[in-house]
Amino acid sequence: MNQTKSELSTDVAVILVIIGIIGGAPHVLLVHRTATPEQNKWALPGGKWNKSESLESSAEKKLVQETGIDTLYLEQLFTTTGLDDESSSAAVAYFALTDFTRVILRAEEEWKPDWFNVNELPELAFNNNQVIRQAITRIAAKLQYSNIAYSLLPEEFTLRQLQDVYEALEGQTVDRRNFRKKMLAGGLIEAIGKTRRDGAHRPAQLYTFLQREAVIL
Amino acid sequence: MNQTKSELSTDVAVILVIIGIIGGAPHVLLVHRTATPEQNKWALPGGKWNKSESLESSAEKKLVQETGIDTLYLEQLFTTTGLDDESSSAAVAYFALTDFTRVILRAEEEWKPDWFNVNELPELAFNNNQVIRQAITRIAAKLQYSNIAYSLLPEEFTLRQLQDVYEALEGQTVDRRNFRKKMLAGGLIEAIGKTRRDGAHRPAQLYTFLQREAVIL
DNA sequence: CCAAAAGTGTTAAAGCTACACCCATGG
DNA sequence: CCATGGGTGTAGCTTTAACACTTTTGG
Repeated sequence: MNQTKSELSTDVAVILVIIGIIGGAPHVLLVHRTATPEQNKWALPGGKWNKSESLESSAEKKLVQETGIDTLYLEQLFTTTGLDDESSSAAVAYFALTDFTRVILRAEEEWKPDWFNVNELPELAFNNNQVIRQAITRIAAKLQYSNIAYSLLPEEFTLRQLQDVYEALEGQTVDRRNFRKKMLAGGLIEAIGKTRRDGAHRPAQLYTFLQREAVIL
Repeated sequence: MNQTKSELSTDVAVILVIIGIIGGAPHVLLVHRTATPEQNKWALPGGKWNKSESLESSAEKKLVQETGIDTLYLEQLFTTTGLDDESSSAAVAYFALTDFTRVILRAEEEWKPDWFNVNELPELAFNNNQVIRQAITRIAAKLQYSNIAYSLLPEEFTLRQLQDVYEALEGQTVDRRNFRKKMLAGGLIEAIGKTRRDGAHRPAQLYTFLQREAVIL
């Protein structure tokens, strides 16, 4: 079920960059390889493309397997060759954006999954470090002109949580007042009139995205 | 050598969206299919992926075959399945930007190539109409924050020619003075001090791109 | 009453849009 | 001298960036 067992080497694989924001830092879901090649390294989850279905639905199925959720934002990133140094396989990479609090990791010891901070990655199998870097770059760019952040947050969230998502992916802080103005002006989110208490300070308003499907501005 | 002959149906194909600006309108290079499926329809040029090389270099080789030029801007677009309705093949689409005056079309009658205005396309084989539309959308977006237009123009060009490229791909006209200011401020092009006479009016300055490699702003 | 994060408005700078007249050439 | 496209500058508007104080809560 996982990436590039050797009998797949002449075939097409689907690999997933599953991103979630944990503690204000973007994290990626990796699995621990128990098979050669690249045994004992961490790698992006993936699997053989099942030719009886589309690439997209192969990716979706794998995503559900790994996260337990099926209503995530999923987008094709690119297709590479030379994933496996010596072999002649092609891998179609997708990225998915998750609210990590809803993700239920598979509990198995074989191909055990775990979250890793994308800014502190070990050396991964194949070219996976590079695939992840490109995914983050694409996501950060797309945040600026779409509502895809909806997929990284729970249904109700504070403006602070939303800002944390943007800052984590852009890798830099932004002014709180300007951020708030831009988001509200953008017309993608609205206050729902509830507040959330969270410690010894003023409670925060809760917001939702008007649409929980991709909107490109 | 061309797209999706039936023996390729379980395999990976590379297809090319080769774009050139002709008479102020974006054109795409198509080939006339002489084989089933979709016999006698026009289609994007392409071929089987040769597994002994990377996808990128397969695409480059095909591009040289079709255009005679190898120093073009070439970028992966996406990978689709269901190109061929019934089959289980994947096709990796690339787009290339050409100065059509340098392109030398293959002269063969089999799979005869020709340029088509992308705004007046007939119904093409497979999902090719849609692939072309997405290529144009991507290119128009990328013109705004890169120098890829260098690949659509000869080495020396007038600002009018450059503007024609932008207008053709955006599908709308822009103010001549503002366009000039933005381009010169962008620092991607420079005047070479020569002019070109071209009819009963003042001669135009010639410009070049400072770099003839992709620069993303 | 203290600490902590939420909430809010204004000003300056930069960038974008709209717009009209003169210039060099060929016929 | 006329027609054609090349070349240039400015003013208003919109967008972005910078910046500090008050509010509500828990302890």
